Amino acid sequence: MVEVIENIFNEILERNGITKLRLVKSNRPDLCDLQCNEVFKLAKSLNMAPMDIGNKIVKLVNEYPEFSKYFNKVEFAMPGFINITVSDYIINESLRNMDKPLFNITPSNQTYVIDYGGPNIAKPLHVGHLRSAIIGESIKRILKYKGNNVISDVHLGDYGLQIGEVIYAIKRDGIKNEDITLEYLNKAYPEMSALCKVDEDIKRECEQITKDMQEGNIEYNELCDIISKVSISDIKRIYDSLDVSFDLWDSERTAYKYIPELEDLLNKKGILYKSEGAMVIDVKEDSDTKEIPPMIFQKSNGAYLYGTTDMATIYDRENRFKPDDILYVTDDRQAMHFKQVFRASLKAEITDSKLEHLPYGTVNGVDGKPYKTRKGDAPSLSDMLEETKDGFIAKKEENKNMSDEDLNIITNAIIKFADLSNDREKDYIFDIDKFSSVVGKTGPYILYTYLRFNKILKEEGKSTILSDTIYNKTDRDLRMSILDLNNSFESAYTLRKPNYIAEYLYNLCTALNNFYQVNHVKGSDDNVKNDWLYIIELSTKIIKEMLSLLAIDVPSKM
RNA sequence: GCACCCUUAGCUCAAUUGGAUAGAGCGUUAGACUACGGAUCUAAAGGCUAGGGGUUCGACUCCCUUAGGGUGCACCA
Repeated sequence: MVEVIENIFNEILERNGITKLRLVKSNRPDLCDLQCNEVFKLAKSLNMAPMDIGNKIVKLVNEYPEFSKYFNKVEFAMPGFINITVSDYIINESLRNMDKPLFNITPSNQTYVIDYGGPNIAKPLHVGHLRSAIIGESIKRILKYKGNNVISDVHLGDYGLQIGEVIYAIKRDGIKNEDITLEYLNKAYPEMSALCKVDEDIKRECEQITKDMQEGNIEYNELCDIISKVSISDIKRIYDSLDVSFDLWDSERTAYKYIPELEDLLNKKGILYKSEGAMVIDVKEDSDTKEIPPMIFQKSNGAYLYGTTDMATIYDRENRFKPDDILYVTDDRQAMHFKQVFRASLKAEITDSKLEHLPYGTVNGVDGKPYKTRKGDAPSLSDMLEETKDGFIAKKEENKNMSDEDLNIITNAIIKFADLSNDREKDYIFDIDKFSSVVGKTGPYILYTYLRFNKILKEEGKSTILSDTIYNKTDRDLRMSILDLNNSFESAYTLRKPNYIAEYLYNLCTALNNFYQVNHVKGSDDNVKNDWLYIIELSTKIIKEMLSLLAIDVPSKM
């Protein structure tokens, strides 16, 4: 809708020799629907007073022959704004245009690889893994929704020092293969992790095991296989319950076979050199405001680090998929790591793809301090899901009778909406009370609204015709609210930030509930009822599809 | 020590990327149904946008500075 009005507005301006101006949604809905803030700039470039040029534009628009078709009111406001109220016709015409697949969102057809999840197989998933999984899943769905070819990779951490540490513990404790269980890993990894921080000798041994494993030691690789198997079945179970899925279950280990080729290539290019015993790639740039350390390709003891496997993975992805863009959804603390890997990859010319790191904030406790996993005391993801579910059941007597399927859907909605409605780059407070809340700006509010209106459609039927009439203020507000979809979706898409969709959903649901309060579909005249059923159906379709982009499903009832 | 990020209502967060009167939710207080789901809606109270300077017609937004918090700074992932 904004585009249509903007085009007509600018057509009028250009015909009169005035440069194009941008229109935006009004931040004063009490005054108008759209506003133009660029009169000041224009006035400056023409060396005129904003009032003079502004009034001139307003006059020109008002003289447009088809003015009343598109506009209701266009006026100048001091000190230099142009306020536009659009016609009912253009609102309804835009709504009719939305009634098609993708709701009129412009399709795209690029190839993306998105790397998220990234669980470490030495330890179970804890709350810290929640964000990568659900933010990544949502971004993936948003990219796909627009028509892109999207390949997702969980990219397990399965061949680094953490495995060496666990293998050390297995050997030390004399654990038999069949006794390597999830419970054992839960205990062994945190213990070893802490031990290596205080005991240099043990740490060195773990490093040696890691290196030997990487170099093909059969026993260690078999143990690694077992650890993977045990761990992955648990990881899959939790991802399944979160409705998070991947096309590829590649890992650090997968990338190992490409390291020799990569190393060869780097040597040919002459960008690999020895420094302090390690093989490194220099990634400094003149414009740096701080010292960027070189990327370590190979440790001085001969082992490889995750920078190397990440590079080898890029090398592999380029050959396999020729992606336009590779996205990484990780903790923001890894920003430096990705900067190094991206620069090194660019320097080595191993890919033509754009490389994007999409960081998210740290998971904090209620006290505002970061969750630390070193003691292994961070709550596990599955415990947290259970706790949220119990919290929801306790809200209402009737909830006890809900089907398990619906309960799981709602639990997911609670957690995902709470997380995804936050700006992903900001730190995140892990607060179980907040998660259990079902009032206000929450997943259940959206689901409730959806079900409430869906029931009207079920009882009153649907409508295929929308007239040009709007009946009252809440009705108009609702229609305007629906029309924000394109803008919100594009923000979410280009910035890779699902919170724009969450925000849109919340605003749409508020508009729907406001509408509900004063308008009664049942018992209205047929022409009015048909119009309302039309916009209600459009709204519910949008809600359902936008929720699916947040990986949230709708329950049968609640 | 150096670099980057953050600080907005009691709490959790917005503010269309420099626009008009800084908005929501929670919590608090006062209200609203003989009608489609009250897990709803209406209203009130709550702000010197951490402090101080500057740029601009116009600043939460940009620049400088002070204070407080976070993160990163080569062989962990």
